[in-house]
Amino acid sequence: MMNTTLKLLAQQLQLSISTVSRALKDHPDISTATKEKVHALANSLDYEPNAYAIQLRTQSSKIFGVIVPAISNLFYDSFIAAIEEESRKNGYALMILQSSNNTENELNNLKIFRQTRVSGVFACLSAHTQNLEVYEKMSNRDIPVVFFDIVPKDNKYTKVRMADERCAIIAAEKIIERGAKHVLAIFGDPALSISQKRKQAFQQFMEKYAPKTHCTYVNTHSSTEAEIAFDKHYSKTQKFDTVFAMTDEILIGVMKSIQVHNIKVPKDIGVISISNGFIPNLYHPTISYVETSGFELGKLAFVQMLANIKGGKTLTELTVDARFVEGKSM
Amino acid sequence: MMNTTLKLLAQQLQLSISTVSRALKDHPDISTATKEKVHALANSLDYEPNAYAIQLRTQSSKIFGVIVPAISNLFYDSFIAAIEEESRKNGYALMILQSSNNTENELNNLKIFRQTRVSGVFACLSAHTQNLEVYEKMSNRDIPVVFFDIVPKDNKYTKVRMADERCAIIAAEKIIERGAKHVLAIFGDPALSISQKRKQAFQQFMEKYAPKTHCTYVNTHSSTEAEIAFDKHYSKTQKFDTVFAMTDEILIGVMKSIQVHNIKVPKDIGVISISNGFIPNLYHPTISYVETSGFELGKLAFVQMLANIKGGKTLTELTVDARFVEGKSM
DNA sequence: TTAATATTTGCAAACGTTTGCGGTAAATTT
DNA sequence: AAATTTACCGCAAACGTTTGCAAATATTAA
Repeated sequence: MMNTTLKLLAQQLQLSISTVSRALKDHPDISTATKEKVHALANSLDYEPNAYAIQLRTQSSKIFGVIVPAISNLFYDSFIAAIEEESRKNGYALMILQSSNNTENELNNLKIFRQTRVSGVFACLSAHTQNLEVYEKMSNRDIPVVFFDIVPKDNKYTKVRMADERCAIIAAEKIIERGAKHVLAIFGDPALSISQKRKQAFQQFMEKYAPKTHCTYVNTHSSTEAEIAFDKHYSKTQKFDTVFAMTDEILIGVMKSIQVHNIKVPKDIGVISISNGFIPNLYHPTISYVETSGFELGKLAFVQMLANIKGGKTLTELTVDARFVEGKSM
Repeated sequence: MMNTTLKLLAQQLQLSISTVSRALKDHPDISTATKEKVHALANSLDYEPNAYAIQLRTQSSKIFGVIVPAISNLFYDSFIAAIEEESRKNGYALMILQSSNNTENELNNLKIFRQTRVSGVFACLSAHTQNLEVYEKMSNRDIPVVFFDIVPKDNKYTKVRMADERCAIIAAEKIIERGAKHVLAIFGDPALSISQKRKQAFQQFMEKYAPKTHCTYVNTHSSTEAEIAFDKHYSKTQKFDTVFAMTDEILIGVMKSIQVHNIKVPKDIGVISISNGFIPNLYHPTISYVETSGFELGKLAFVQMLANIKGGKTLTELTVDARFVEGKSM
């Protein structure tokens, strides 16, 4: 089937292409009579403007690029859901690529985004990306970049992230409230700044406000590692009465071990984690957690992006606040 | 910063645009000397071909569209991961839109895909989409559509899906092997064909090969409903010894109740489900399940798409087979 | 009636590529 | 030395839009 174009419409109506084009977008120059004729034919011929031609002509694409480490992730899921929703409302589409935490993929994805001339990029850095040159290249092309979650340290970038320190501190507060004597606190990959931040904030807070509480700190890279770590410390003579899991992944490992040992929560051991809520609610009793909402982060990122597009630069680091969600585990 | 284009390169090198274009893609007509010169300048000026111009000219976009009910879904996650991986390998990018199980959104998304002139669409129907006209429109535009998971009944479409009946039958087999006397089988939304298929296959198989086994069938719409249903039947005098959960969502509800009642698995009750494996492995003991791999489905869908693009039509319904993954719950 | 203004439409260039075809100069063959 | 082939390269059209400007027509004012 032949593609309907402005040209075709123009021919059939004995009008010029420009008139048809203007009629279709309600340009005041065009008379109501012709407008109606044009619209009628366009509808009956199922005219759909060619996005590429428009973009070529107008040099703007109405597409946002998104880079996430992995789509299959509870947190990024909801982040994506949020910007997808907003994008639709604003007439943008989303192009989502995953880096799989691999710097090379990340570079490749950015290349695609440059070639596609996306209107903007939402980027979450791969775990070990150091070289930010590529992102400079985006800016040189006037493609705004909003970093989220895993963000660069440099302040010249626009970034939104969770209030990592606050999360950790809220958790610490709750642990102190509970009157914990001995805490096992499990954090993620020590190379990641998110782990560092959370651990540092947690540790400082505990030392300052509950110096007598004994804390054991552990770093793990996977839920299996977390399970093993929990198990190892659990078998020791000196038992802990509270466990803190920095992420869902860690919580999963911890809960595995808790189920294996048939530990009573919260009687024997209290549990608290940082999460978006899905995993903590899988268990009985439900796990108390400090909420980090990917959804809200997405909303925030989007307004930043829009601001960036409209009003030039907005070089700020915004954080979305955390709140405690009470389960039955503490 | 000025955008580097073929024109710019041509001017600087005192060559024609066509020569530059050809040099960049190793056309045999161009001498090695000029090729080198062109490549050198292109590199130093960071030339990136304008995708829109190319697409306008060549009428092909190297972008696939994907419609899923929700990105935040363990199953679709892995499906997307698979086609994303394949797409990258084949030089395609992905545009992912979610319908949120809403027919209107679905229509809108398809419109975007048409306007973007995607090379093809992977579509999972919304739960209650009946009218397939829009998809006809895609075909009219020579945009191949590969349906996955929730697919139309009509045989004129290309579709890939899980072997739903097989899944249910494998589960039934295992239940019979276990020597179950009384089974509680929980299925999803009865309006969905996937629920119907699985239930029908399961029921038929049980009636034929284990007529003495008493089965109770329930349909639920959410994990909370599943939890309540499990709870209700558990409190009855006539206890069941095995429970079958058709989806992860249902399994979550079941496990909630099992934890609440502190039921011993598999001693008191055996558990089996259909899943991609993430949720079943959260628990101890791990849950046995019939694996439905979104990842494999994605791979399959992609080869179908490629076949569709290259060799015209392939109007078949392919299914990816299921296999039993043994946990400790049966 | 003529000039001036308002209304409606069309022309043509531009966006950055790709590609069929034709042209020139050098290399090869007769 | 003339004729033919080969190796390179450029011209120009096309893809489907948008948009500044000019042109044509209709309307109003003088």
